[in-house]
Amino acid sequence: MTQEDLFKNLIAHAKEYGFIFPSSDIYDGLGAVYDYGQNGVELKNNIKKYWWDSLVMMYDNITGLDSAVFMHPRVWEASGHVQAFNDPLIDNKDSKKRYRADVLLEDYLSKLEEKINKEVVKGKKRFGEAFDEEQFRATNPNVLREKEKIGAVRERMVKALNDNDLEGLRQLIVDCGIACPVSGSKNWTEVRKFNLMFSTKLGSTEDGASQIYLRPETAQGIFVNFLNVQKSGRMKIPFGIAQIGKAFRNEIVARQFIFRMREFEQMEMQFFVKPGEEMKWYQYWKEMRLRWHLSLGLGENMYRYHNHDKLAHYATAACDIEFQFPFGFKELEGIHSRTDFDLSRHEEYSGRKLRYFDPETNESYIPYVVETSIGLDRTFLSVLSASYKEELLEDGETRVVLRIPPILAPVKLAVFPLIKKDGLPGVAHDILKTLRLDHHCLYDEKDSIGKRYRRMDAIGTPYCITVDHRTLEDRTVTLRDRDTMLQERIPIESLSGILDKKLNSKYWLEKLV
RNA sequence: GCGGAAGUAGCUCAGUUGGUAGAGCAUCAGCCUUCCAAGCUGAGGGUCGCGAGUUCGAACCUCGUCUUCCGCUCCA
Repeated sequence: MTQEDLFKNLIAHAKEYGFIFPSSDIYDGLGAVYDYGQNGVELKNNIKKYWWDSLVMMYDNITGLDSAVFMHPRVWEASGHVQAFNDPLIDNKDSKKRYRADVLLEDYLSKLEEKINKEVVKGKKRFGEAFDEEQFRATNPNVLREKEKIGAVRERMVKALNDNDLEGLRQLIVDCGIACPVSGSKNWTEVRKFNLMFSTKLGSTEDGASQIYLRPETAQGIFVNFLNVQKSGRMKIPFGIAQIGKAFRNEIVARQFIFRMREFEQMEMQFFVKPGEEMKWYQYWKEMRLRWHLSLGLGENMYRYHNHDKLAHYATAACDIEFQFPFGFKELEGIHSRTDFDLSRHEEYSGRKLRYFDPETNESYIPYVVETSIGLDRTFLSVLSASYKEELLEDGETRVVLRIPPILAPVKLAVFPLIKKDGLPGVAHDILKTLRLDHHCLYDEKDSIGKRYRRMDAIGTPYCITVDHRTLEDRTVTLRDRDTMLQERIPIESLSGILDKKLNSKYWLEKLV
């Protein structure tokens, strides 16, 4: 079976067993929006809790936050999203490829730069040791001609971008004779803008309302609360603020199931450090975050780092932790050294000082930030896709099993009476009554015992407890393991202790600091 | 947003040259059952994606429309 088929089966399985439904299913769905079903919400909550606990609970100097989706419009000017999320896009009609108009122009400009460099190299060859590069650049007519061209194009480009002059951008592309790298044709569409931020109106009357955005990332909620948390929590640098929350992006193309959605959830931790120490902490979190992923036990070969060569203008270092999804290695989490870019910008735009006073050195400074930002829905998909197995058993039968890490499994335990008479259901209910205080349990008495085991395999329930006739004699039950399908006989009284060891996340968390 | 394929029960699909809707699985109820999805009986469930047109009559023919899936940008 191909990876593609397997992925299709996984999507069907996710729907059939209540993990993920298309949004507004009875209205034929809504593009790239999904709902989490009865098992999906449990798995998602468990992932959140495991992430949260591994940071907020395990570190003295990491604390939580839950900021609102709506924020002051100026936040997005300061963060650069208003500018950056207004990309002018243009399509080539022949190749059907879409480009950012400004990127096309930048590429064109760097080609011109290359021409100049070639001239310089030529000059070097010609003049040998007597070559004065500076003078050559200032006097050579070929160089000057290209320089002038670059200057003129750049000036027009900047003006068009600033004036929001889309037709001017298109005209510039035409005038420069830029051709599509794929089709080689100059057959361009209009330039259009796609603002990736969703906007809405705050205020109930049309005229008095102001335009606000649904946040495109959760990080800014942390930055604008930096001082609130630091002061009220008496936090000392270095310290971190963790947050889980929804973010929204009006993606042009959103596909690959829940990998890229228009409404998605992020788990972010912004770690504030002393300037100069950012690389140390960047390395630390890079390593610790991978360790967190590995602790789930989905397989070491499923993860890899991807270091960014091209850095955003504010970043000094950036890498991704990628996961091997059914459609290839893709980003799961990003770790970025963001310098003081965000806090400085908010100082500038808000007019408030966002400084930390260091009591040891009596200095005040804007902290640097190391960010870890993980996609919750992507983590969900990583767990689901790595867990999904279609197995061929020894007896020739097949079973579909979700080998979800037990601490993340939506249902931890199922309790079955072997048959639904002779008082077995009553005993099963008694066991259920105690165990459900600690774990999410299910009870089932319908159909044959084998069928019930398979139903639990299909939603990834790690353990099943079965009450049989022997239970009535010696108060023991069988504990069946999802992965090995083996059973042990256990006294009812020992169940709680044994299951706690297998299912309590504290045994995983202690390995993570 | 553009190009290609498909829409019939919860799922997988039948449905003859146009004649008023079917199977298996699943679900539910009852019976039977001593441990790995397959026993028996019965029940519920479909405006055939939606809207027009042709026709005495459309799941089937024609047109439109919507949705989903596959290829092209971005990135958590």
